[in-house]
Amino acid sequence: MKKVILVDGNNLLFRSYFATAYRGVIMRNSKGFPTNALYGFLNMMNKIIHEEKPNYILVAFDKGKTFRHDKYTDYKAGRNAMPDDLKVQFPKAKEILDAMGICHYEIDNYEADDIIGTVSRIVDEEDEFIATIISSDKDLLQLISDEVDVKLLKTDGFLRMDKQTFMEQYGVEPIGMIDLKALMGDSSDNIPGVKGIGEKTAINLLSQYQTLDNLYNHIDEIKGKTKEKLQLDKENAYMSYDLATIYRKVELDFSLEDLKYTGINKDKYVELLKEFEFNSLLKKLGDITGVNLNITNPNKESKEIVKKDLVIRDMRDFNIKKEFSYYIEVDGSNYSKSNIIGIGLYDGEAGYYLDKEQLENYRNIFSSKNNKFTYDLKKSIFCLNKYGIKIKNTTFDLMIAAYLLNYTVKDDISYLAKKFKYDIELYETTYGTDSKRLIVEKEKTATLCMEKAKFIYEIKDMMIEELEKEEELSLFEDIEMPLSEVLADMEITGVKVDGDYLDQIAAELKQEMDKLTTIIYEEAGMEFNIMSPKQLGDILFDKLQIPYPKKVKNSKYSTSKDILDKIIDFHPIVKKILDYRTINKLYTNYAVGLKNEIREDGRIHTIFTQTLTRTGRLSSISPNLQNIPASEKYSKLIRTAFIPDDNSVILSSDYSQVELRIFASMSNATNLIESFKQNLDIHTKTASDIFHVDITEVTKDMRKAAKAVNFGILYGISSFGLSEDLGIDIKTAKQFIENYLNTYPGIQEYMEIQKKNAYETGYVKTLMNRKRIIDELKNKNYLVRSGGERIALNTPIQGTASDILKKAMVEIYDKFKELGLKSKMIIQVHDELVFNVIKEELETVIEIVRDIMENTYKLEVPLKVSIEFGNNWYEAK
DNA sequence: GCAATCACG
DNA sequence: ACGTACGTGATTGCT
Repeated sequence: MKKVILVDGNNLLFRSYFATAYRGVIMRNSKGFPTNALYGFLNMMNKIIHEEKPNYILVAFDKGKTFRHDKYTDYKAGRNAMPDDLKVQFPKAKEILDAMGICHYEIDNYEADDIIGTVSRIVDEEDEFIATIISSDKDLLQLISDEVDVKLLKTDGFLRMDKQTFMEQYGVEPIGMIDLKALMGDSSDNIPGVKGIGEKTAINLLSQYQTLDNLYNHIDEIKGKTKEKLQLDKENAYMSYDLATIYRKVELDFSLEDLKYTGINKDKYVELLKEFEFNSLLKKLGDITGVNLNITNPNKESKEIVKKDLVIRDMRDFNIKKEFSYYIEVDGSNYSKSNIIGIGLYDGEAGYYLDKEQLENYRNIFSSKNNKFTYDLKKSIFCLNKYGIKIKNTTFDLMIAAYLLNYTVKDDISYLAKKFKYDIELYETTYGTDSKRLIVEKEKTATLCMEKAKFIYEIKDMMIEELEKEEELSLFEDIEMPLSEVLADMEITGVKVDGDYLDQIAAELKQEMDKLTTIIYEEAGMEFNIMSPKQLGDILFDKLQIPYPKKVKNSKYSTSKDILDKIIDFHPIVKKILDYRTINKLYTNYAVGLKNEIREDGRIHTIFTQTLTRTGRLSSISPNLQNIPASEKYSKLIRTAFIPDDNSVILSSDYSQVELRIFASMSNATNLIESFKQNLDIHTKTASDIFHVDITEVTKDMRKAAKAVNFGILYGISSFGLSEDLGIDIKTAKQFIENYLNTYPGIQEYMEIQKKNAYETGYVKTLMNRKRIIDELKNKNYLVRSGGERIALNTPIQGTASDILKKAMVEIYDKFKELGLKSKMIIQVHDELVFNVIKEELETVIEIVRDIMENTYKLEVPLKVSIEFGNNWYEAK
């Protein structure tokens, strides 16, 4: 998809001028030439380029009196003439655009609006293009379509309006903006509208009658003063309609392709900045700072600067054959939505700084054969991929190494550096937060990046040694490091999601919620915030006098699901509340939440966090694709939205009962192992064993109980927990557990040994030697300690399951690559892999995935996967 | 910024 | 007698 940005140039310059002009006092250069509008304009253009990353861009300007003046002499009357101090800045603005490689256009007798309207019409008709219009003029909102949105300039930033947000606000299609103006008029353009009708009434009328024509056709249905006003000003309304209509058929002598953004002509640009004396902008470019960061000019002398103990050399002196470390700095907390600022390099002797502007000239250093070291390889692959750069031979990722060695790992390397006495300013201190970004000089960025790279380089050997000592080197080199590349590929690929479908679902859910809200207010006898646990608790347990089923803690009522389940029969409102919560979750978190995460390529690109969980599992953020509804009732609703690419299917392959199989294997519980070998339904078999009945005699309830015990065992069961889960009394629960442990001898002993080992060493390990230190075991508090014991029992199981799937992922990825398959792994959900599979490759993929997942690691029990595929994630379940 | 709630394995 | 199952992330209300 090609994106074109359409800027209302007049609008932008006007705004910039009046924003900073105070009683005629404005910013000028030393020659007295006014520059205030240019300054704002330039900053705005840079911001647009930075935020929108357009492939194509056009800035449109007004020229001459427009055809509208002919029709209506008062058009734009009442406006003051353009101040001369603004007028003279227009030609200079166009020079700046030329230097920036941005197209601009004007044509006699038309306004910028008409040019933009025409281009956006062409975009609507073309398949390849989408557009964003930038202006503060709401008039342009009429151009919004499926392919075109508008970024409205506000005093405090941008407001993006697309078709959906427009309709939410105005209740009519964007084209209805014209009808709206016809009624309410526009004082700034001196469009009269209907006298006495403002925005509120206009929106009201149109939401009922949609168009101006239809409104006047049904004029008799309207009552009172409004009717009179409408009848009186009918002519004005229609003339206003014409005036407000943007002309979309201007004869243009260029095509969309001609609008290509060609990038900056630095020399020209710098020259203009100097003329206007925009020194802060020059400084940002890095041209007049101390360090020579500018490699575009090969005639400049290479300098070497020593800063603290960091030797800095010019990029031109970089030796491509040496090992080196690199650190990529990006401009946001979520790398997948951010841009590279610059890259610090360190080769053991000196630091080098590669600014993003120069990246293009040094692509080859990342694909060279020598070993490279970094912090967050996955991020690095993702970010450089945007420039089409492939990283090869990064053999050491400090982030992963530190994670395996039980350091707390953050995105910001400086936290780790601090632990090793490297004092590097925190990212947030330098760059601020996403909501409050600070302006940073190139030199500072350069120094910080190089210091970070130096830290990586110098800590590397120690880390490797440490990994070796912990016997985690193979886990590091053979699983986590290659996995990083696999995950990067999954994140880059993303998953296709049907946004229209999600919109439709959202609308349905919204309706459902409104209905429930009415009923709940009625039942409660008053209105309140259903989502507020505090207010809800007061309504249920005080106002409605429903008995609270548990001990009241801290004089607070809990309104969690398990509490509400217990009082569901006391009052009809309870069920409605539970329903409301479920629907609300589906609406906010899934229907709306996921829709908002769809990028311009129609896909969702999650980040799989590789260095967060204490067990070795991955996590998934922005959005979380590992908690998409899977329940019988709602999985279809949401999972249908996850769709394959062309000529493909979604395929899902999941391990059945991995954790229980791993537990059986590790604890050497012979009966359990035997059941798995016989490929029996494990919960039914367990039920038959602990209730001493034949397999054919096992009831649904018995199986359910057995299943709960099986799960409970994995988590470090307690009779209380089991009784809560099953809704039975503690005594019975206790009996179940005793039966279980008697039925499967060896398990109790195994658990005791695990705990004892954990207490002695202070840590536990998975089958692949992933280590988790458990400080809780040293805690004086009994509760914290028993929590530690449960961690000691569960982590080796959950962690081993994770190890196995990670190993399988690496092997599957390699195999696909080896065979040149186009099918892609796209999601991992702890025991499940989801693929986009090209139809022709279906059989091959099924065979590979099954073989690798089942055989990559040998346990005392066989591993089993079930594979399904279909036209969306739901069908692949 | 934290607590409560609920979605997943 | 204590208070209660492992591992996550997003949203919302409230201080």
